[in-house]
Amino acid sequence: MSKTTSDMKTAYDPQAIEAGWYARWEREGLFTADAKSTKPKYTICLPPPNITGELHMGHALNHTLQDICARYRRMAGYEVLFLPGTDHAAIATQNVIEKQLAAEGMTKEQLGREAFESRVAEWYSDVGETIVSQDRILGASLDWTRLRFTMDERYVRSVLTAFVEFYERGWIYRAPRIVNWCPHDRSAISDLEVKWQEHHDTLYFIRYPVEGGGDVVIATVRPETMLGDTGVAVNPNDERYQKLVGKTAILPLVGRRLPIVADEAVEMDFGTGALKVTPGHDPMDYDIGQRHSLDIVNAMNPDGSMNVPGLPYDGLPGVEARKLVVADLKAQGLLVEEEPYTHDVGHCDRCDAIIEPLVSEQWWLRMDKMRDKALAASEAGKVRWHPERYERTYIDWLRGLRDWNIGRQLWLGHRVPVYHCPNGHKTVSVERPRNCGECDSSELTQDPDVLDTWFSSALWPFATLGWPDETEDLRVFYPNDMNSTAREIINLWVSRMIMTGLEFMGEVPFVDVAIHCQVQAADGRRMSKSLGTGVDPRQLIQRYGADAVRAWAASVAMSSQDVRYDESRIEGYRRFCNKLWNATRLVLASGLDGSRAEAPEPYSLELIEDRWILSRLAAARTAVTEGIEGFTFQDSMWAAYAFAWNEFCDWWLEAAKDRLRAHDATALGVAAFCLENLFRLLHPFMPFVTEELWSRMPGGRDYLMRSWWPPDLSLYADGQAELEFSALMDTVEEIRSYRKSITGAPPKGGAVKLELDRGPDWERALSLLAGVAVVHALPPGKPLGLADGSIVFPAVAAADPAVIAKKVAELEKELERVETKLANQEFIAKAPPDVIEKLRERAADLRAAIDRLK
RNA sequence: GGGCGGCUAGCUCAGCUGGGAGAGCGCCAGCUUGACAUGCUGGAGGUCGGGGGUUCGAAACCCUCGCCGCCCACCA
Repeated sequence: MSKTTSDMKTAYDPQAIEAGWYARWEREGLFTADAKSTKPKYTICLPPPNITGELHMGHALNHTLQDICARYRRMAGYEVLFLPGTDHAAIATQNVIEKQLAAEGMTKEQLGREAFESRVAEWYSDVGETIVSQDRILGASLDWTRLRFTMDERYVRSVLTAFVEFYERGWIYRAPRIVNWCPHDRSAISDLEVKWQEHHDTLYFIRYPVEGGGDVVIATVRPETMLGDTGVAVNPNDERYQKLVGKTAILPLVGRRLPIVADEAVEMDFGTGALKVTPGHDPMDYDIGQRHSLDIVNAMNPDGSMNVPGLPYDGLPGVEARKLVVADLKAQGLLVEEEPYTHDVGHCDRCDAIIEPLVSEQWWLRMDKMRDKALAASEAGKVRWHPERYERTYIDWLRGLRDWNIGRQLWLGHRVPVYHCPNGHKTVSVERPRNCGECDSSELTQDPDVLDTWFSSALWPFATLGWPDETEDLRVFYPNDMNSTAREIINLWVSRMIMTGLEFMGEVPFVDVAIHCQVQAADGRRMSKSLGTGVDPRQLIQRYGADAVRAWAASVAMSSQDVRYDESRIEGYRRFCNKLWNATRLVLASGLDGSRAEAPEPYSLELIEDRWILSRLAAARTAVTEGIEGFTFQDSMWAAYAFAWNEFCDWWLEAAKDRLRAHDATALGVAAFCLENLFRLLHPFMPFVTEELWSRMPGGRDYLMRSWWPPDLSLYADGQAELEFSALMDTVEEIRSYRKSITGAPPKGGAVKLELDRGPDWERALSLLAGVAVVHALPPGKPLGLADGSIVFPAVAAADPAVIAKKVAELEKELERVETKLANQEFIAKAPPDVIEKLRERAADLRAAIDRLK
């Protein structure tokens, strides 16, 4: 499929070039993993995007990283499974649909459950398609034959099986506890789904009379919750209140008798040091209540309104109740003081409603055993984190882990596979049972709760491969090799995959965890659709090409800090594509053909530039490979970029142009060898342009994507050539600099006399690159000093004294610095000899250069 | 309240185990040189957040302060 250069435009056009390749790769089956392959396997299960909308920059970044790993491993000889999928994201999706309905002036209750579900199904299908198409234009080499969705029948079976297995181990139980209640979603949510926002509220000081005389003043920001008070607590060490402990306070407005207890949790220096205890509506109070056997009063309805029958506040929304309570207290003279107070208030991560802690009967999953296994696995080094520091984030969270509230009271999600009979028995089963397991009743109703969406995500690395069935995929492709995510879901997701993987599969679900950075908007704000700071990856791809977007992603993703979005960097990589395009065009136009594309013999090369560029290629190959394997993709990208542009194009092509025009076989061979290897090295990062250029190289060619990764090239490493060429570059740059700074110096021409005999090849290259003649005797004129000789420009009788003076001054300044250092006895005594030697040489060079100029 | 990350050229960022401050973009000047003006060449621009310390030598290591960001946390 070799093509000619005649149809290569002078400018690279990503739109035109990228269009066809994805379909061709897919048609060839290059994305499809073969479970029967004898190659070593490499597995990545793409973190399933929430099916709540199209993919954003974070996804583009993350999917690119994984695709780099997948493509690299394929080339390196692995059988790669890169499995795609999407997550139903119960609570998030429900909110998206609810918002749409609200915009249409409707609620899901008005719509009805059935219509709501079909609306969701439609949404899933639309968004699913969008997501798939986005991954395609990005070039993600996903195995679409294995596309999964967390609501697929098979996946649902995995989820229910996990529930049943946990239940049978006795780890799932139902109990009333204080939970984070979202009044909007009318569901409990987990601690991790609560986000905290700063609020400016009022701290109210309220007097509670004490039986037998006296009173106690408490402070609260939520006076309405006092209606659910069942105690008052003080710190046992608080001398002010010692006398009160054991007495009883009377709850204003309600009249309830409140035991006054002593508890360490009470901070003496907050407020008055006395705390109203509301076990039904505050997590800390709940714990205090447990310790002192206080009653629990549930003073709130699921919609957040007050549940205080018999009181005037009954049924009022919280805010209204608060106003009324405060007014009543004031009227009775029990409101002692009000002061402004700033604190954090929990909001629902998905709908932003203020979370009301309340006691509710929920499904819980015991985490202690799984936590211990996960900790042990970490200790044994079974999971490697990149960057390493995130391991601590994860371990610290694990250590403080409490039981997981897995039940949700939502319309969307996996229904809890528990069936209740009229006699109060529970039957737990993956398949819907016909009869109650205990009393044989056939009147079974399924538990109304659904599971936390993260419960199903936790099973992703093996449920996607067929678990609980012992499928071939599961046997071959588990464990996965890497998982790549944003740090915000380390605890929500990564930790739970590790725990369930160990529990059900007996092995950690992946070896490497890569945590990529966050992309912020250009102004440093969070990228988000609602803020209007989001950037659509599809638009970027349209403007700059997928390759440019991917190269940018690779160059920022594993940065130690979050990066601000900077479009000029993406544009820079589009120019890089153009550079590759044109460098290839040049080589191809020089008459490269199949017979001339042999790999050069390592020891047969004569010319300095050839030896040098191949040595650089060998170094680039090592750096790119190490970058991918070490999850520092920016190092790979940088190494490939610098090799391609700053070494191959800027120097080698310039030095070899004449030989290429003359169809010199060696030059063509070196050019082809460099380009081919460069295409291989860049392919994981920039698959489209490399595949296209590869296809234009001579010879019958299979897909680059299916080709092999360059083996170690250190046979070409040539330290001597690097030294010599480096001296050559310095001299060329000196000469160019003179040309620009000396009036009358011509753009080409001039005679150089070298002090060292560098040999004819070096001299030829110098002559070519610097546009000078290398001579043994300088023509008349004022010689200008070079580090390695002198130059005389024609028509420049005398160099501009100002320029010379400036140059001398610069050199003298540096010489002074070096000499000061060398004069330092301590430096001479303690610095390593090679450092001293280098400095002495530098001093000598500087002195010589100054002499030549004077 | 704990923990983590960041503060380097006008902007966005590299600088690994301490030995002559870098890139891309932008800016200035010069190039329609037969791959590329999406280019080439030269150049200007930096008290490496502040202050201490360790060291012959610190952008890098230690301490401290200051901002910015994130994660975790049951002080009403």
